[in-house]
Amino acid sequence: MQKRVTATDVAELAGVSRTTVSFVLNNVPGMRISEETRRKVLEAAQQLDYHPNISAQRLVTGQTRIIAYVERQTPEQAFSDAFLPQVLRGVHDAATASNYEVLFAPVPVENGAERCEYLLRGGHVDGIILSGPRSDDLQLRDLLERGAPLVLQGHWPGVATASVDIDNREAARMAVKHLIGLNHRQLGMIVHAPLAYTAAASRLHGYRDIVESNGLSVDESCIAEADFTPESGERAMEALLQCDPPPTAIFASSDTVAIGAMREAKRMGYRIPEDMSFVGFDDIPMAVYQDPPLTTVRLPAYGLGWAAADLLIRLIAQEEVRERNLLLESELIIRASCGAEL
Amino acid sequence: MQKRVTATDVAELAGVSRTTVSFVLNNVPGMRISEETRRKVLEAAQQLDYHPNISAQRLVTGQTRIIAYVERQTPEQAFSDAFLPQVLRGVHDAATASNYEVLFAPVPVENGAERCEYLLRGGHVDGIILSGPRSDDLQLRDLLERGAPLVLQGHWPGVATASVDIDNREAARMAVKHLIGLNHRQLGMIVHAPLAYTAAASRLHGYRDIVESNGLSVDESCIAEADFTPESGERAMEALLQCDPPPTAIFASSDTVAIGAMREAKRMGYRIPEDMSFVGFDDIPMAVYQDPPLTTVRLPAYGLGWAAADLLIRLIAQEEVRERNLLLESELIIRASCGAEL
DNA sequence: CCCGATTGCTGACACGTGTTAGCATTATTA
DNA sequence: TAATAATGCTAACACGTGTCAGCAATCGGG
Repeated sequence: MQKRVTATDVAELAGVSRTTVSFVLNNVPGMRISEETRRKVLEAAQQLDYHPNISAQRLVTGQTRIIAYVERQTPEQAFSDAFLPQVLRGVHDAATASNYEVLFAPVPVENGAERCEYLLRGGHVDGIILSGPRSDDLQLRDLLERGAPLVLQGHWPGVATASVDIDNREAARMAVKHLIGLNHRQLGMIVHAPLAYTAAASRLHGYRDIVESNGLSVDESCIAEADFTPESGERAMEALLQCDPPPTAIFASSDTVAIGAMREAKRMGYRIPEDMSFVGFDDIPMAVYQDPPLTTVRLPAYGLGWAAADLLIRLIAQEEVRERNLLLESELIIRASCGAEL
Repeated sequence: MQKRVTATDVAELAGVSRTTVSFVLNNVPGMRISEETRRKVLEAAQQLDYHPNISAQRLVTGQTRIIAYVERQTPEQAFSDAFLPQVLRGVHDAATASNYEVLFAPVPVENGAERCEYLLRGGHVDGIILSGPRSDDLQLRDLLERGAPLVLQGHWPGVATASVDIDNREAARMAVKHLIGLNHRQLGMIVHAPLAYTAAASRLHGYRDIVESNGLSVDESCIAEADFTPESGERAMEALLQCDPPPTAIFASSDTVAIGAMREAKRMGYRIPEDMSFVGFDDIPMAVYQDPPLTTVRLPAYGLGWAAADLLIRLIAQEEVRERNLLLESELIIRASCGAEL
């Protein structure tokens, strides 16, 4: 490993001062540099294959130009997170566009705040995108209220922090409207997670909105709760089949859960979509490869990542941000699982 | 945003020199510090909530304690990479265990080497894990030959670089043996990617090994090539069904492709596993939710990430590493798609 | 009582960069 | 011609830390 090439080396080769090298390479505005000198510096830098030392730059500017993507999930949840690649890619692309880099920082659920504190205070990163928040963390609340540059991926009612999410309630309405439009009147819902998860609660709200606005009454026994996994979807489906009469259409608020539910329904002899229709939520890559392919709400995963990073970077730059709580559009993807004309 | 707390502040509060603070907080061996002083320093640090500035540490030590995970794939490939969460988690956990952090750096396929060069020379990171290599990149070869701290996730014949992979050939053998053991004699294979991808070539080798060692001849028309996607799997299956007689068992060297192939076989009226058996490769999360669930070779995704990071960190530390080319164990996961007793 | 060893601590330099204030030199104006 | 302005460049400080060489005070032994 040869010695590092520093700006001083470039300066010597070009026959100018190190200051001049800095001015030329950073295109500092207002500094008058002759074309001749500029050329010499650039040539010297190229010849020596000079790369400025980023740690030194960070030390002196006080900015790291790194943002952290902090994922706050259990390993099991994380492993089956089909969206991470897309979200992360969105984060990265937005970051790169503003000359930022991305630190990947999953964190044990219990000490998320400590880790964020460490990253920010130690000067590891300029800001944080926090995914998978749970609203019961006081330490984290502290951090937010002290004005840490932080964007939530998701939504956290009652805490005034920047966030990026989809309109879960409206998206759920869209899904349920589709079922109603296909003349289903006996509806059931499988909520994909405990209602402490705000996304789950919102999607249930959307379901109620549409059922009620169509003059139908919400049968509470036709609402079952799952717990993220396909297995929990199977059990939830089992419960729904006890309803009398059983629902003819199911809205499951995540595809993963929907897939479990479909398996159970098939096992019990129901044909899909002839006897029972299904709409999921997320549009995970495997949704289209179900038998039958699953109608679902597409989550703009890449866009969520992109928007979160973009918003965070604006906050870091102290830009005046008009809307600190973004809601992205989602889209109903109609497939064969509810028998609509394609 | 209040002023940064520096080691000097801690020193003043504790009534000692900054040097002493450094010695205490870093537990520098050989430095005799009285218990009294040590206590005062630790208290002061705690009271001020001191976090050392990592950029300054990096500048002076010349180490960043960051490794980059460089993903060199097209966005389409990356989006459907069901393993990224697990691999990345493995990388992160191993990194954290050695007090390293992880930079996520996907990179356009065409200028991977430039980006690696930038990351290393600019002092962004101490080393790189490179995933998704293609063997036709000369620039990258240069980088490797100059001894850059780099671990390949995968295998690159003819280039002496550190790497972590599974034994693709042996894993494929395992899969095909299973089919032979179920008394199949008419075998077909769908290679999941062009043979320029070394993993694809190795898996095909494994297939040939077992077919031949069982005294069967490899019918070249019963080998079809796909291109990563399920659609390409459908087309490949279409081709295999032209064989006379058609195969009774298919080894598809990725689950994604296998799923497409199964769909096509079902469409043509074949029952699985009664009329035709399938074995995939990867054990993606959706494999178990196929109808029927797919028998496949499980890739130790987390372990690959972990091992890659661990190896890289040893290389960075100039440790004497016995084996620079690791092969991890994979495992045959038997499900219903080939009719074996469960 | 003196000398060397040990203990506990500190001063000063180095890391590589951004940036401000200012210094020659040349061009422009009165 | 002298005063002023513009041009092109540089010296010097700052960022916050790790660490080496060395200094004062205390201790132990003869």
